[in-house]
Amino acid sequence: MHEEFPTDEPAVVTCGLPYANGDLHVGHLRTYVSGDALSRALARVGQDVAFVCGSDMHGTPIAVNAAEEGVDPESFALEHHERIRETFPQFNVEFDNYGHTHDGTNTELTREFVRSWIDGGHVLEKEIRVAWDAAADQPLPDRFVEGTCPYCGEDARGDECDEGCQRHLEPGEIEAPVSTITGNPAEYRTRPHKFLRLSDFQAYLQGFLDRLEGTANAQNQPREWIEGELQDLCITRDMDWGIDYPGDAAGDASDAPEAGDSTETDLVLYVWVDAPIEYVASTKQYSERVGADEYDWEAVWKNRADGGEIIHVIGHDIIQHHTVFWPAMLRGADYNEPRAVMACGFVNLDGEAFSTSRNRAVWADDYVESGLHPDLYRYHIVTGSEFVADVDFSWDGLQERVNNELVGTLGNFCYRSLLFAERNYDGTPDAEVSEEVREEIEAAIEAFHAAINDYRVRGLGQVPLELARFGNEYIQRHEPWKLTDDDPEAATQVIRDCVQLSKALAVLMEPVLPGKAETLWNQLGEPGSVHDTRLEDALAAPPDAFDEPGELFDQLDDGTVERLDAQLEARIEAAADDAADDAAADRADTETDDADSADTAADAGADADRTETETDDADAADADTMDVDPIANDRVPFEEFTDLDLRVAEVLSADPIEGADDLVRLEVDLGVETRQIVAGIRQLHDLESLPGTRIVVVANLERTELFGVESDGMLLAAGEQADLLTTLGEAEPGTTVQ
RNA sequence: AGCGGGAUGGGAUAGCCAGGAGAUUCCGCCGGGCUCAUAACCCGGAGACCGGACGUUCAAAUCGUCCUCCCGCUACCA
Repeated sequence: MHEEFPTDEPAVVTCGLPYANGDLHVGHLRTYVSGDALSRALARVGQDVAFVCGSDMHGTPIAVNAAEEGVDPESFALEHHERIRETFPQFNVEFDNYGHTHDGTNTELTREFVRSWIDGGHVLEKEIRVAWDAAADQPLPDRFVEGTCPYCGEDARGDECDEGCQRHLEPGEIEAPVSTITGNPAEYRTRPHKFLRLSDFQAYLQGFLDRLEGTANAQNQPREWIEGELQDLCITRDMDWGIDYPGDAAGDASDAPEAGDSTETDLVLYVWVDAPIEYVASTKQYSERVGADEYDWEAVWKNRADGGEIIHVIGHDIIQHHTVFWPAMLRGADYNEPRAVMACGFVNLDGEAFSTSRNRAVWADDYVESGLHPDLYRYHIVTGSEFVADVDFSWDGLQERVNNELVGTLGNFCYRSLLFAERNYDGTPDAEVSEEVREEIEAAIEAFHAAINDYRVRGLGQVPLELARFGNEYIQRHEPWKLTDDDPEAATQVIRDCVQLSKALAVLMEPVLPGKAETLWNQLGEPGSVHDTRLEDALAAPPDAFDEPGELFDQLDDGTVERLDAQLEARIEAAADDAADDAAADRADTETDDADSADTAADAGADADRTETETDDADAADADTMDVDPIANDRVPFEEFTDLDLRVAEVLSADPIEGADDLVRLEVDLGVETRQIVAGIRQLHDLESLPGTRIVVVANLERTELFGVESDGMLLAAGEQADLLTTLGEAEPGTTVQ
């Protein structure tokens, strides 16, 4: 489908936008280092390429955190933006442009996108229920509300179920909502919002995924999302931090006169709208800085006929946004589609997940302060595993890779070669490169090309190591130190080959080890910059003379590793102590605070405890069935109980819902009327035997729709097996349960 | 429940898409060599019947089916 790199069209490599809400850790950096390496590699093979990114400045977490600190969101985000921006060079991650989503370029471009969607008829308005803080009299978009995930029951915040199933939550979905502003239970109010009609792009997206390159997970994972009818994406939020929805500014005179302080009634765009557009905006800024002759952003993004090569490098947690929402957004605005999405796995810390809340993390600053060269981290993280797989970071692991591979193999070969050459020949000995070595270098170049075209950044790091391995073998096999006296000509040949191999290594290692490549390049006495080389330069003759080289890599000694480990341990423990204190405080809070969240907090605590401390009890009880949940501490007033309208009902029919695994559509007789109720009991009951059964239902539960079927009420059942509540006597359908 | 990914010598990994001499690399273990090199480098050896079971094939770690276990994802709330 696509031609191989390098192509005639310009390319752009982007990385997922860091959120301007905190610092980067070595897990985040995997994406940026990988993107940087890929972009450098593309340049080495002669591809015209830009590497861009920017900070994600909007969204409710920033608004929430800024409010907590008592500063305005803009300066809050800008401060983090600067910190993040300054972090990248410390890891040799060099963006051609690094902007942010709040700048003029992105704001303008985002509005253009949205206007295109409006013009194209892809935007519709719907009235939806949004969480509302009655006390503060304001809407509660996304992270301004916390509650329970409607899908998995875990604690969730805002637009995602961060603790549980990780689902994207649309506004209004979260249950038992609580305002993060006042801590009060939130209510729901109906508000008008704008939606992007994703279903318009259903067929297009199917084809898009067939064409998409990159990693397999990015291509396969979205398949099921686009199989069913795509839900409309709510693209607006009730808040004032963000980019204003452009429709209002243009037309609705009724809304706000221009004065500006209309506060909470303003609609801004959902953060996931303007965030990816920053990819375009940042490219545009780069283009404007260097001139369109040098790099033309429109050729990449806009010219559909022979568009450029758009490559997104992301973490696999945001595949959905990049393979469904984003291509639809681009398509709707008549922009080019991505050629490739590369989604990497997570970085674990000593085998366990990072936890920023528990401070179980190695922050970018920690690494910088360790004094270790950034290229060591780069090599470790890029070659530590296949891109799609998770990779482990530990100081031990780093030490092993560094000492064995970078010091022992790569550094040692270059050092012994150049040192020998300098001592005996004052530089490159006078001879032609042997056929064997030339072929070896050519094979490495070939492997390098293959790695790029397969989107395997790992290969970019492996290729130079393999060539160095060959080098060590080669020099050992020929033992030039024995030949200098016996057979000077043969010695000259061998060393000439080794110097050439070193030069090839400098070129080939540049993407993953840019700093060390530069050092090696300079040791060879090369004029120019290794960052401007092409792969072919690996075969060109090095300068005749160069100075005595230094050691390319230093050993990472045990003392340093122990110190770094101890430092990490100490911090995890300190954080654990804090967390224990917090948890205790939380428990105290919830006892006196609102009843709703106390329930969930207590449950979560009980679950966690159970796995660790109550195993004995579990054994004593009927172990393979279940534990009995502790009785809830919180007493509810009788009035609250009477709010529930419980009734006896008789099942009239029970039919499975097509396409669902668990859901059953029940018709029940409530005495005064017949109701339709949906329940997830398909796997647990023989549906044919249900009609005639008397059950108990909550008759005044809010209506909802499950799998497209309306459910008007809820049946009551006990335990995992959904043992149905029924009546002992002859209570007629419709009888109130009290 | 479905989908995606994974299960390979003591540990960590490659190979599987394009099936063919009992399998890569790093660590660890045993033995040897070399001494230009950062106790680095090179060579040799022990050690896995490639999660389990069927099947396709002259031939399977590699293809197919089923199963077990792990991880991730998804619009099903009794």
